[in-house]
Amino acid sequence: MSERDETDAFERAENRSLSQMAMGARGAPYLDGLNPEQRQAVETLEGPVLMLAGAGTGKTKALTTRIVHLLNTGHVRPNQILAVTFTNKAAREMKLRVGSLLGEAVEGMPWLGTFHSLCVKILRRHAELVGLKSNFTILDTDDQLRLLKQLIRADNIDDKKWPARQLAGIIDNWKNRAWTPDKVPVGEAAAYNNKGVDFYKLYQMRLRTLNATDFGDLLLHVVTIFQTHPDILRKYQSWFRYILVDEYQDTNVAQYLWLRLLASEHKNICCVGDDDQSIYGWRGAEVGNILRFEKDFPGAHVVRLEQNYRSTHHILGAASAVISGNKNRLGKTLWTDKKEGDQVRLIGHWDGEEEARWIGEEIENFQRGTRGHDPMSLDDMAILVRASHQMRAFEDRFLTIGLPYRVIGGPRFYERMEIRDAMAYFRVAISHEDGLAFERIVNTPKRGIGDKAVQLINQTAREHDVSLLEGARILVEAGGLAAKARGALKQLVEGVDRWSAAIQAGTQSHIEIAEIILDESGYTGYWKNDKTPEGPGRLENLKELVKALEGFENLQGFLEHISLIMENEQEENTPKVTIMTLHAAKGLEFPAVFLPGWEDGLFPSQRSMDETGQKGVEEERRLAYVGITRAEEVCTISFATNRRVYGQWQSSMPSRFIDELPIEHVEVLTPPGLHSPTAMSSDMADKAARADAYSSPGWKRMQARNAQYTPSTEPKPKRLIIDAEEIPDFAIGNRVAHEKYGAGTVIGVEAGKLSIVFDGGGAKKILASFVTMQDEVPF
DNA sequence: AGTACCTGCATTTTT
DNA sequence: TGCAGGTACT
Repeated sequence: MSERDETDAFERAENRSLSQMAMGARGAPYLDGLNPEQRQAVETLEGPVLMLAGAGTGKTKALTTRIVHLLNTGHVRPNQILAVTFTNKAAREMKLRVGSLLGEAVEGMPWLGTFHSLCVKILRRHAELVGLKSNFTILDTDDQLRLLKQLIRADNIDDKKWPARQLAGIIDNWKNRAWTPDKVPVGEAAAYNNKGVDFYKLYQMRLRTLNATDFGDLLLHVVTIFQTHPDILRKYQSWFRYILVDEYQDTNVAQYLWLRLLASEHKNICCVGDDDQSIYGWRGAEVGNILRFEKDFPGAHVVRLEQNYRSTHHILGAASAVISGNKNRLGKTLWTDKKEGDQVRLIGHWDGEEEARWIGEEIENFQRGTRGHDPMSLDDMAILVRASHQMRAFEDRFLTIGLPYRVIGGPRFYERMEIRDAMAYFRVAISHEDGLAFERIVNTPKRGIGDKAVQLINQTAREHDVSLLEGARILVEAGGLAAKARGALKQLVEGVDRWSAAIQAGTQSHIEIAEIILDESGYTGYWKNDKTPEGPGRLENLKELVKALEGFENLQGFLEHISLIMENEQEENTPKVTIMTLHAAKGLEFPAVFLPGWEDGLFPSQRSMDETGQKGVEEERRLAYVGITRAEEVCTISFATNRRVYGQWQSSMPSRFIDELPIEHVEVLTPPGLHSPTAMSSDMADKAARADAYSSPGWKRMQARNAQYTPSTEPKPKRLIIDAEEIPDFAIGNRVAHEKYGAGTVIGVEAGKLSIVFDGGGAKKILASFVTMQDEVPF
């Protein structure tokens, strides 16, 4: 501890409350490792606190220490703290760190979890208030979509023209804003061909009949209960004496209301977040929540964590400069006492494949330690892309050079077909109302119950106003259906009865019951007989599923777990480069980070800009900020002039965010083959070999489209010149030559970029460094 | 029921 | 380009 810190600590001690002093007497070694701001965030226990934690400033440390401090000072018991995160991963980590800080086994914190898991817990206790039974099932996105599709088709609407996905998006959006069907504002009436609200109502009714909720409902139902039952709200308000919220900038309106309702009495709420890392606006997150905190909670203590422990000076400088381009920020000035380190490296490439090849080589260089750094493990390096289709180029390249990689963000365990099938069996056994699950398994494995039979079951169920399972039972007893289908259905219904009875009886373990269900239903047998290459893997997954049951009390607990949790990660021992999206990278850090594809249209994404304009650009800029701040030692940004998108070649300008990188923090690297004459010629030979790709019809169309494109007249800010080499001054009318497109005439000039009409047809905007001046027309 | 062909489409994603 | 979803045929 420095002398100044000691003085600070001494001065603080004089202002301490009695309880704090008593605590001090007992000692609080966990406070020692905190900087003054973190310490303030930890020690300001009463009243609203906003902890503005910049990237890499130790917010998890502060948050977990705060919990420990609450417990250690005797302010509260572990089960009276409400600590909310967005992901299960974050919740797990927090639990782990609180435990290790306490150093002793303390009873777990039952109310530390995700918004969704906490809401499930609350909702199970009061389900009847929103027309559900407490054993309700939670539908995932797929079930939700199938249900909506049914409703749409039942209404004779062309689901091609009006896709279920769109409706699902609209409804999700409304739920994110805490709008129940009766509260959807009139301004939204036009949604989904004027039928959005009607379908929303219908959908909610269907969910109730199915005794089911979707993810949005979990929040919305609890908010509704809190709003309509003050007595219940009061109980929770007084029970949760202290509230902590992680990633507050990601909260949507429903989550915000939920928190505000719970905190409105004692206002002991501590929200942690970073407005600069708000990147989920497109799924309902409201940056406004964090920007408004001080208004929502007057007298709030705002603590800024600005000392960054992650990145070197240049990386931080570059990130700060980029994010400063956003308006509407609370504003933070990150600093570090780390060494200067490497500048952010910037490099332009001819096309996406070359970019991938170069990054592959760089990774090998870092691995060998030939880049002025100690040798790095592949685990220390990551490639962060804007959109997942960018990953392909890297996978292709890494496969050919045999570089081990891992892609984060593939399909989740519980999204796999066999897992969902198995879970549907469990769901039917637990909740007979779960018609979606029943429909899923009724002919899985194939038992000769086709579309016709399912229709008949549906019809019967509707006539008698009962669940599908009961409808099936009636149909069987009435002797409907072809004999074969009837027999199979009878067997299934009896099976379900038997399984539920076994669950009720409780004489067998839920694991045994699960095995019985999968066995008697013929589901495991079905995969055993499967001859496709996936068969064995699916059986393996089913085994894993059953094994996973061991960690749970009963099947219902397990179902809840699996529907709320992604069970994705399996630790592997061989070091691998990580490839993932920028979104998935939030919260992570790597010694070396590659940020490819910084081209306007790709990043910032055209779609984002088209749909939300300036707001969209700002969110993209925050994404850029998140990307740069993932890097500890080396950050390499790159772009490609040409890229194949959906099979079409497309050329684009470097990202506008590149212009925003301050020159003093950037080192511009030279693309291979652009300077040395020998390399140049071999590179050109390579290009020539691939030139036929450019004579495709798609390419011609692309050129034609580009010809119609009018360049923006908006003045561009200072542009970083990519190539330090002397670039001749081009003027309109100049004749130029380009490696690939051949000869052309300059028709427009703006900061480093030229609009050129090529003799071979087509016009393009091209970086001046990629063309050479022709003194004379060569032919 | 299984397949072969066609069409349309294509950010970011947790729960 | 490559996929998912649907249709039409065997």
